[in-house]
Amino acid sequence: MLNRRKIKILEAIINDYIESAEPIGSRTIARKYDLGVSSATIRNEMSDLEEMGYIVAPHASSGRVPSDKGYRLYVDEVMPKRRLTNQQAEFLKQSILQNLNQVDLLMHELSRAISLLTNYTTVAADIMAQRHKIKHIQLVPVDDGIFALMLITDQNTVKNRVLPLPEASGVGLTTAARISAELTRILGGASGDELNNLFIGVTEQRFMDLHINPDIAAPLIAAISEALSSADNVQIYTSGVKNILDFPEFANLEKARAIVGALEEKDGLITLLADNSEDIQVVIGAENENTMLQDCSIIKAKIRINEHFFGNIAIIGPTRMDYSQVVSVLRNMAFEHKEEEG
Amino acid sequence: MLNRRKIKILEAIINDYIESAEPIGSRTIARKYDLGVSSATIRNEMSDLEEMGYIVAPHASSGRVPSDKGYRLYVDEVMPKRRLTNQQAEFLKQSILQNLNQVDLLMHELSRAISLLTNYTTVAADIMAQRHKIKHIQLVPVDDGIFALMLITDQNTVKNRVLPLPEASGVGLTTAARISAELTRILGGASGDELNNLFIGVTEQRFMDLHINPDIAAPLIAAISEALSSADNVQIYTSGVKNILDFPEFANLEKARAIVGALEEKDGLITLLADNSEDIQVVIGAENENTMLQDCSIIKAKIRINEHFFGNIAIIGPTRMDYSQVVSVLRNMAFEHKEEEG
DNA sequence: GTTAGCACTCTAAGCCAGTGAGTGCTAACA
DNA sequence: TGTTAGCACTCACTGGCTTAGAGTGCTAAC
Repeated sequence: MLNRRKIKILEAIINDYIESAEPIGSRTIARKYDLGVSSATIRNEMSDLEEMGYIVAPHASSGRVPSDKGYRLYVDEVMPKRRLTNQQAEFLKQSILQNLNQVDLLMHELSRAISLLTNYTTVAADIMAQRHKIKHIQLVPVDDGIFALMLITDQNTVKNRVLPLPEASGVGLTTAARISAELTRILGGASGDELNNLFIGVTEQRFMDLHINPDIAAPLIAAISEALSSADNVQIYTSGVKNILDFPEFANLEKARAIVGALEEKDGLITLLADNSEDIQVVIGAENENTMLQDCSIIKAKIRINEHFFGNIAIIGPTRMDYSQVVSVLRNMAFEHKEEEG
Repeated sequence: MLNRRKIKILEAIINDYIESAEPIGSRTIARKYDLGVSSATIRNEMSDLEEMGYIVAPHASSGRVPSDKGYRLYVDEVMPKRRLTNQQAEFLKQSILQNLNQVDLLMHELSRAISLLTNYTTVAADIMAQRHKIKHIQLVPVDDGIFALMLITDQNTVKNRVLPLPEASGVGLTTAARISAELTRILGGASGDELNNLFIGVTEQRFMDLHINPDIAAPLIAAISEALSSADNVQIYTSGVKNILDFPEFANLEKARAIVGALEEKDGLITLLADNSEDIQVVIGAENENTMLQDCSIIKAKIRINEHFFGNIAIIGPTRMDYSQVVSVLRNMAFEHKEEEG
C-alpha cells in the first residue's frame, strides 16, 4: 500500500508543515528534499496520498496539508525518536529532583518546565487524589472553636482544612491529639467514598462507642470526607497558556476562545487527563472527545517517576505540533531520577 | 469649566460606548438621549470636550470615544452608585459565607463568583502571606524518614510541606509531637524573614540548647522559613480569563496575547495587586504601570470581610469596562456577612 | 445661544483584474 | 511501466477603484 517513497513524501509534508503552517506543494518538496524525482512524480504520489486520506488540499489548487489520519500514521509508524540535548535533560531533571517530596510542587514545576521546553501548553493534575486513603489524621486547635485538620494520605500527600467546631471550644492540644489518634485508628485506610457510605445515618450511640463527642465527630468526618473525595479537591496545574496564542492556527479568535475556555473548565480537563490507558498517548485533532479541543492535538502521559505514580499530564498544541519532540520530553520525564553521588 | 450639559453628554458617550464599543456621533446622542437640544449643539459641545481631552475621535470624521481622562472624570465624579439585584447579592454572599474559614477556598470562590457576576477577568491573592507569623508548628511522621510539616499562622492560614529528614528516621508520633511543641515555643511569633535572620550561621550548640538534634532542626527551620516567606508561596487565583477574549477590543491578537501573558506572570500580578492604598482603586488604561495591561482598566480592592483582611483582588477588563457595576460588586463584597439567624 | 443646511472627510464594503503558487492531465520518453 | 515536461486551469490573495454611510466643521439664519 504505502511504498517507501510515499512515506518519505508524507514525512516531508508533515515536517515542513510543522515548521511553516503553510500548505506545501510538489515543487517545494522536490526542491527542499532530495528525493531524486521530479515535482511531477511527487505530484502523482501526492495525488495518491490524498486519495488515501493522508493529506488534504484546503482548496482545489493549493498545496497539501497533513490530515488527522496522516498525523496518525506518522505518530504510529514513521516518527523518529529524538534525544534531548544535555542541557534540556538536565533542566527537566532538576525541576523534578527539587520537588520529589511534595506532589503539589512537583506538578507545578513539571508543567512549567515542560511548557518551557516544548513551547506548548501543559496541564497536570493528580486526578487520582479523589481515591487516596487516609493514613493519618491530625487535629490542631487554631483559635477558639476553630481547628485545623491535616490529612496525610497513603500516597504521602497532605491536605488541610480549617473548620469551626463550636462544640469543641476550649479543647486544647492534648485533647485534640487524642481525638486525632482516635480518628486515625477508626478511619485509617478508608477512602472518601467509603467514609461517606460508612457514616450515612449513623446514630449518636455509634459515636459514643468511638469515645468521641458526636457533635465534634460528625462535622469532622464530614470535613474529612469532603476533603478527600470532592472533585474540587483535584488541583489543576496549567502552564504556558499564552503559547497557544502564538500559533497562527489560533489567530482565528473563535478557536482561541474555545481553547482558553476549555483550559478553564476543570471538569473537562479532569476527563481529558483521566482517559489514558497507555503511558504516553497521542490524541490527534478530531479524535478528541472535547469538541472545544478538536483543532488541537493532545499528548497525555502518566507521571511515573522512580516507580512512583504522581498523576497525569497533558501537552496541548495545534494538530501540527512537534509530536516527536514532545514524546521525547515525556519519555525523559519518566526516567530514573536520582541525586548524583558525591 | 464643565457645565451640566457637557457632563450629561460625556456620560451618554461613556454609557453608549461601554455597551457598543463603537464610536458615537452627535446625531446618535441627540436621538437616544433626551437632552432637549439638536445634534448641532451637541456637536459643538463635543468639539469642546475633545479640545479638553475628555473624548477623542479615532479618525477625522468619525464619532467620539472616551479618553482615559474622560473615564477618570466619570469614575471620580459622575459615575452612579448601583445596587446589586437581590439574586446577585445573595449569590455573592453565599460564595463568601461558605468559605469564610479557609482563606484558599475563599479566594478561589470569590474570584470565581466575581468573574461570573461581572463577566470580566478576576485575579486574587493573599500577597501578605509572605509576612504571616508562626502560631503553631506540627510535625507528623509520614513514612520512614519522611515528615509532614504543618504551619498555622497568626492569620489562621495553614501551610504544609513534606520533607525528608533522614536523621529523624524512626522518630514516632510522640517524639514528633514533642519536637513540634519545642519548635512552636521557640519560633512562635516569628515571620519567615525573621527566622532567616535568626538562624544564619547558628552553631550546633545553639540547637543543643533548644533540646533538638541539630541535624533535624536545621532542615526543619529552613523548610519553615521557606514555606513562610517564599514568593512561590503566594497563591494566585485567576478566574474568567476567557471573558477577556470576548471583548471586541481584544480581537486584535497582539493585545489578547499581551493580556493572557500578563495573567500568567506571577510576579507582575503580585506587584499589580500589592499597590493599592485605598479600599477600592480604579486604574484606567495607560495609568497602569504594567505595559502589557495598558489597554485595560483594572479595579483593585482589598478583601476585607467582617473586619478581617484576607487579601487583594483585581478585576481586569477593557478600558470601557462597566466601572459602576464592578465597584458596586466590590462594595457588596466588603459588607458584613453573617449567617441568617434561625 | 441654538439650529438647519451643506460641503467635506474618512472608513468599510464591494468589485475587479492581475499575480503566482499549485494542480491535473496528456503525451512523450527511458 | 514508471517518470517527466509541458500546458491549461483553478483559486486565494493583493491592490486599486468606487460607492455608501456616518459623522464632522463651518456658516448663516433664527
